[in-house]
Amino acid sequence: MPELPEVETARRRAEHQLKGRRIVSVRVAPDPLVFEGISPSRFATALRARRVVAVRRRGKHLWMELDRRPFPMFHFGMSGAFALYRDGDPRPRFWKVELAAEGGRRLTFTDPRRLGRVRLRRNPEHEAPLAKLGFDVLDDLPDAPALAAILSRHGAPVKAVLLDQSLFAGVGNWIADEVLYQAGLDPRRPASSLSREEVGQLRLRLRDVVRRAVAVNADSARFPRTWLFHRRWGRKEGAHTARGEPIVHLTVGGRTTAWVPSRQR
DNA sequence: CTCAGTGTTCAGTG
DNA sequence: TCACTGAACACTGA
Repeated sequence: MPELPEVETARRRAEHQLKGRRIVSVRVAPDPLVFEGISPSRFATALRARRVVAVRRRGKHLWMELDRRPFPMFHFGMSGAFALYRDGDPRPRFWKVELAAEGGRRLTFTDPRRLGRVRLRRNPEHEAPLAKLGFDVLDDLPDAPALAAILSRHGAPVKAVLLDQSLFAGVGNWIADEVLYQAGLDPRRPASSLSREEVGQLRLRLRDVVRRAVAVNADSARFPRTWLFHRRWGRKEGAHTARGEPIVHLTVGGRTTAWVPSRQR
């Protein structure tokens, strides 16, 4: 689930649940894969009795600003999520971290596939993995000329470039496909081959898709009905858009890609 | 039973 | 070194 809109929604909900409150207890699952470079117990010690000042996001990374460093960071990978609930409710399956805060509020990081990561950083924005992240596509999207300059430097397929987190932080597989579909661009086109007009269109569609998805809290049932999103996975054979245009699946940038040849050139 | 997946990293290639 | 590709990682559900 987790591309920028899902992560931003998780950020807002986590902030609503915990902002201004003190963490009274921390439980950690013994998972050396998900806890990167720290022991779960050290992580728990860093959070216990701290107050949550804010929950922040850049690209697909989240972190909690506390009243003392270091700060906990979360990346959802393919299957990570936050679960919010109250004292006494059952702890969800696949939990990795459970925080209990003042007021009976709980937040748990879950991750069945274990490709997510939990980290501890003193200065999240100035250390790996955030330090090498590109612009956030919701908060810091460059203007059209700057975007054109960036794209002109890359000969890889435009879809692969959109997925590059050191450039377009927050874009994932479905956003890339949706934006290229709406912009009318073949995902295999070298990024450097786009005209000024095409870059402008790409930028507008990217901004719109991300904003709208965030505006409905990443609830895909509320995405506009015209979006490719709703049709990209329904039966691969014979899939088509609402207008009856065939959807073709291919691999671009190492990822399964949904492409409508009659609309994307 | 096999395979693909809303992601990232790293080894290998040219 | 750089730009880029493809496999690996781990697990669930179709």
